[in-house]
Amino acid sequence: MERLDDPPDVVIRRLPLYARSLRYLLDEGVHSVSSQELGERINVTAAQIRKDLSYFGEFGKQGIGYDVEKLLNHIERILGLTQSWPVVLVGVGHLGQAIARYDGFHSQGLRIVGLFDTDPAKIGQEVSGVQISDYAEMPRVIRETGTRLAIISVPAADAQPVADMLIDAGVRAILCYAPIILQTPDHVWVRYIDPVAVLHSMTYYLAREHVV
Amino acid sequence: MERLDDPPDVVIRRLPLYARSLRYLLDEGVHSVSSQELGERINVTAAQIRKDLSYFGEFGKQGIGYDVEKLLNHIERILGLTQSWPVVLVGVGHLGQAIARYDGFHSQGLRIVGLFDTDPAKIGQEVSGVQISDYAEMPRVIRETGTRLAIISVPAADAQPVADMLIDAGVRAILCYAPIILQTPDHVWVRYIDPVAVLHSMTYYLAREHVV
DNA sequence: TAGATTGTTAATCGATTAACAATC
DNA sequence: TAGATTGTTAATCGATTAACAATC
Repeated sequence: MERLDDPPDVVIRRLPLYARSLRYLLDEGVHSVSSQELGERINVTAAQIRKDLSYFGEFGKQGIGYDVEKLLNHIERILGLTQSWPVVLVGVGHLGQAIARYDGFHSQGLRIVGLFDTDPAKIGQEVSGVQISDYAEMPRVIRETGTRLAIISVPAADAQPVADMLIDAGVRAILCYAPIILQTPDHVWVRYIDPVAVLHSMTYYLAREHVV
Repeated sequence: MERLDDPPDVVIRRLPLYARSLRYLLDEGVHSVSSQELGERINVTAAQIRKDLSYFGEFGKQGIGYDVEKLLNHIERILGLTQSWPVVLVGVGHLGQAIARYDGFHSQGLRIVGLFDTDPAKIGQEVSGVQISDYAEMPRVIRETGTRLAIISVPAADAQPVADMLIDAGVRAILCYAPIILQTPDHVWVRYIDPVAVLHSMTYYLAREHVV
């Protein structure tokens, strides 16, 4: 019995966590896992995992659970991770460099094909084997590489015009580290990484706690 | 008429975004804003903003809207941002250094009081005016400064033991950059920053799009 | 006063959980 | 076979939105 509703975005956001946990299990030499066991590792209920997976098919065996490698392969195929995705990164400050250098990026189907900055002192330098270029090169690089995924790590004031340029050049999904909400057309996916906002939401609870 | 239900966590997570938007408005010299206008800036409905704020009191005027400075002050008080929060950071690699150096941290009520690493080559060095210390110093620094907030930017394999040490020493809230779900007691707040997972959730949609 | 916008209630929408027949 | 665990449905829970009286 297949159910093929459009999976909600919350489900899509959890799939990468399932995939990662399965990768760890595979590394540990575990071959089979139940929704219960997987759930305990990532603090999600067993029912939720089964429900989430049911949007995409039937991957388990009653009485047994899931074959770790098979389920991982299924999820990676669902997420489009059987191919490697070219990514451009705009803003090569401390943070941008840390991202470009991060191994977890390269090892997980993400391939940085362009680094861009406005600082003339940075242009021409290499980070992780990729040369830093001027913004003027962005459209060409994006088109030539067919890149649809971009990371913005420029100061807040520059983020909107940078996003506009990227979208103009063909980018369809943006991960934005700048502390600002981008205005973008409907066909572009935008997600934010906002550590300060996250910390500020935790200070709410700390401020209310009994101080020890 | 006051309603004093416990505000849901989703609401608490949005408050920092409202606060930030109000700070930008204040900088722009805007004195008054409606829920409609504020909502357009951050892609949230006007009704949601009014509902969210209603958990904490009545801050607007019918027919007028909200006084930007007053509302900002209210939200900062709610979030506990009238005080500065000491934070320790564990793992001073490229990412940890970028975080420690980030101005948006210091300017927003977050004060790094300790940097920790295991690398003997790093211990003793300074980043942003704070010395890097060995893990052995963690409990002392956390206790002496009364720190309850920590950032983990160590490799995945080290994150759980680091979290255990931090919690033992009195930390109550953790922002974790390591790609692993931490197992922690109920009284500790944990949030994750996981760019690879976020990008992987976007490749899902890109893989399904008509390629241009 | 007339127009605008709040704060709040009720309606709607959507996501999570519980429960269980199917079946390995 | 007996025990375990899936996939799915229905029930529950919670969050968002619409609507409007109150009122600046």
